[in-house]
Amino acid sequence: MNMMNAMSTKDVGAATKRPRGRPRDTALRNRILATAAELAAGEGVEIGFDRIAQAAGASRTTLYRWWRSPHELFLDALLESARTPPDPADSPVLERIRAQLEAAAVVLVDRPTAAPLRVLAAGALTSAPDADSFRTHWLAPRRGLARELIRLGIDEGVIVDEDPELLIDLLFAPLYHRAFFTGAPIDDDLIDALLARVRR
Amino acid sequence: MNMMNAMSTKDVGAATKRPRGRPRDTALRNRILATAAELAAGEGVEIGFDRIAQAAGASRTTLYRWWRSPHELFLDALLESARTPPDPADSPVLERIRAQLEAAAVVLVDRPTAAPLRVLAAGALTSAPDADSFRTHWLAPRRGLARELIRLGIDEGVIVDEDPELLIDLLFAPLYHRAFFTGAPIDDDLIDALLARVRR
Amino acid sequence: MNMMNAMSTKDVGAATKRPRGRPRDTALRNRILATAAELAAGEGVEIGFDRIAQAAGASRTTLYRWWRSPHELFLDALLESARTPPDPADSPVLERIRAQLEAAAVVLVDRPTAAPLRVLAAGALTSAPDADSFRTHWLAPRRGLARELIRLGIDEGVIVDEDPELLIDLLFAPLYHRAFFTGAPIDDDLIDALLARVRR
Amino acid sequence: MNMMNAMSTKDVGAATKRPRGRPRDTALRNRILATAAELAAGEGVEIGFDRIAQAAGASRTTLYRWWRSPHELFLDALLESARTPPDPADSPVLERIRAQLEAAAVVLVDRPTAAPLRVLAAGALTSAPDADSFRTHWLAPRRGLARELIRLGIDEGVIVDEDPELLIDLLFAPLYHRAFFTGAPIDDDLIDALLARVRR
DNA sequence: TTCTAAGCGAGACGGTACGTCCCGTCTTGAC
DNA sequence: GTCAAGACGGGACGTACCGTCTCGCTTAGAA
Repeated sequence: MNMMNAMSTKDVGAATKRPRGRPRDTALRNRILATAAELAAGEGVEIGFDRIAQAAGASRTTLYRWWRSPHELFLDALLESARTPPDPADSPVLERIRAQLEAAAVVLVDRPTAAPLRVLAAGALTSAPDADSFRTHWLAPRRGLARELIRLGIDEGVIVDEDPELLIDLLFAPLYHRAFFTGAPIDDDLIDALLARVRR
Repeated sequence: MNMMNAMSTKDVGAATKRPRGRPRDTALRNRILATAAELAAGEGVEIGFDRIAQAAGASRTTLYRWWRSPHELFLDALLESARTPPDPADSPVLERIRAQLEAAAVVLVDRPTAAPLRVLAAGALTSAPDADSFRTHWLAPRRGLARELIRLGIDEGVIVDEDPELLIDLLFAPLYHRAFFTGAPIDDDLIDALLARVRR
Repeated sequence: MNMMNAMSTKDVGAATKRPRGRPRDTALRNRILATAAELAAGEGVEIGFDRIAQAAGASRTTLYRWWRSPHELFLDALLESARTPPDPADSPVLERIRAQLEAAAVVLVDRPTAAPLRVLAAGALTSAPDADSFRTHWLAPRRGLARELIRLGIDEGVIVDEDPELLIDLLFAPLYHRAFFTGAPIDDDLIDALLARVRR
Repeated sequence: MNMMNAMSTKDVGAATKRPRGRPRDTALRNRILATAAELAAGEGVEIGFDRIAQAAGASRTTLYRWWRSPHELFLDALLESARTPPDPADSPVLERIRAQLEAAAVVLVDRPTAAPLRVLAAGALTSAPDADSFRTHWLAPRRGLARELIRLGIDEGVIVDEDPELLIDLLFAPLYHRAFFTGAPIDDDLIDALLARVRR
């Protein structure tokens, strides 16, 4: 669903003939995604297509054409903003993990990503399909990367030899918990303390 | 709000004169709370007063009389079911903390509490007032108790001397994260591993 | 229904033993009737037992005990206020008819009667049972008296010999029409003009 | 409010470009108006948007889109059905007045108009704004026409030289009174008798 | 005095309608 | 083929009354 939309005009090769009708307004699409994130940041109220459309100066019909639900739209908005973090492949493993943690902290705190993420998490808490989608498109890729790094660290002997899933939770769960529920600050001290729990 | 409702007949002394009008139907109240929890367990759809009332065989009006929002109702239902965990005051501190963790695990997993808790958490993620309420009525008391135990453990030298807030997050955040998002199992091994991170 | 309530304490003879329980609060009854009329004069909104009870400082239960519907209550209020007009039996017939017309004008215009009357008329327009009740308890007695006088006048030769029902309508309908719908003034000139149409 | 709705497609000239969105469903509009009149004829109960919508197979929302209150809707329904009576402009004045009276009689008695008219009159009796609306949109135009004819008749010397307002009431009030309250028949004899009162 | 019947206020409860808001679908015109 | 405008059915929301009910308190005559 997302892949289809992400790329729309430019394709591989030169052949790509423009389809027949009026071309899609990409500026509009970006405006919609940004507006949705902005709206979600405004907290509180339930956010539906209606409100987003109006705030983005678009027509409700257009939203329905491209996304089947606000959930999908927010997922698009989130993935758009949360560009994959730079992984310094040459650095020591622990540094690479720290980079992951810091990237997660940014995503959890910064405006354009924090808000859609909260909306998606809320959905995941009360709707089974949304929970699946949240796990598949958001959690799984990030946990996958972390798992690789942790396995690497275990092999190198710099990380304690325990269940990687447990270690991932130890590292990331406190970040989510603070961002989502307690509101406590997420800073370097915290990340240091977390890393200390997995270091051998 | 909750305290008012929790106690109904017996009060201090013999004084408590019944108020003038028709007395409140406590059986109905309990049925409503139970039904709400049951409904929330049915997952998925948004739950409103309408649905709860119908399922409980009550009138929507009655719900509005006693709770101002589904959030309040679910908070009541949760606090009703999640009776304060037995704290074995004579045991070693680490055992008492373990008891807290196990109690939390039960609440997070068992039917009558897990469902309302998820609903409340979802609300906290998208509504500032609900977030406040969730923190005040749910998180704060439990973190408070944990904080006391941790301080005790630090004094006794059985727990590492670090910021208690950090230790609380280390212990509890993974439980919430698994219950709320990943769906991974919450068992004794997990609790052992968590405790190991705070033990001196 | 009304007769039962109108007289409550005094009865025929001295025998009338007071019934067993607490006696009815007549001051309250009067206050309710007056308040209802006053409320109806406040125009506009639909008037129900709830509003009347609150305005009269009575309990809704009490209203339900004595009247089955606002319609009955307003009928009581109207009949209470619209004491039977003085009929100068010794005067010429036309003078007696004029007295009836003037009495009707007063009832249609003066506060404590006009408002309940409008409410009852409105009910009569949209509810068959209320229409019956309105005809039986309000219109019929007054038309009956007018009919007698008109027959007398016809016999005496001072009134045109036409269908009394027609003559009654000719005399009274314009009063009702002005009071109820056009809002045009009802004065002696009008009554003179009306009487002129039936005088021989 | 009515004029806007009455005309829909054809306007002056050929210009009238259709507005942008989906066009209004005029068949639905007519069905709603007819159903409302039909329902009102079923007498009795209070009629709200809910009932009308359900009976007409429309959505309540749609009714609220086009009318602000049942009063407005009934006014529309009445004015739609009560097409302006044919005025035989070449006939003698008294004949033209008789035509008006007969038209009024039809409106007051015939199904599709009598019922909405009663509802409107009931509203006028208990609500000041509804009374205004009733006078402005229903009574005023009809009385205006009658006033012209009467003035003409006075000039021609065929009608008594009295206040036209009085004469209008004399002619029409009995019709309304019988239709609304007494239920007595409205026939040619009645109209003859009424006309006799204004003829010179 | 005590008992008993009735009046009265307070307030819970189920129910219905209201007016509003949003959703998802549709039908049209313009680009 | 994309987009805006907007009608339409449907459903939930929060409120306001309605009519019934269960209470406790009061007022009185009767036992």
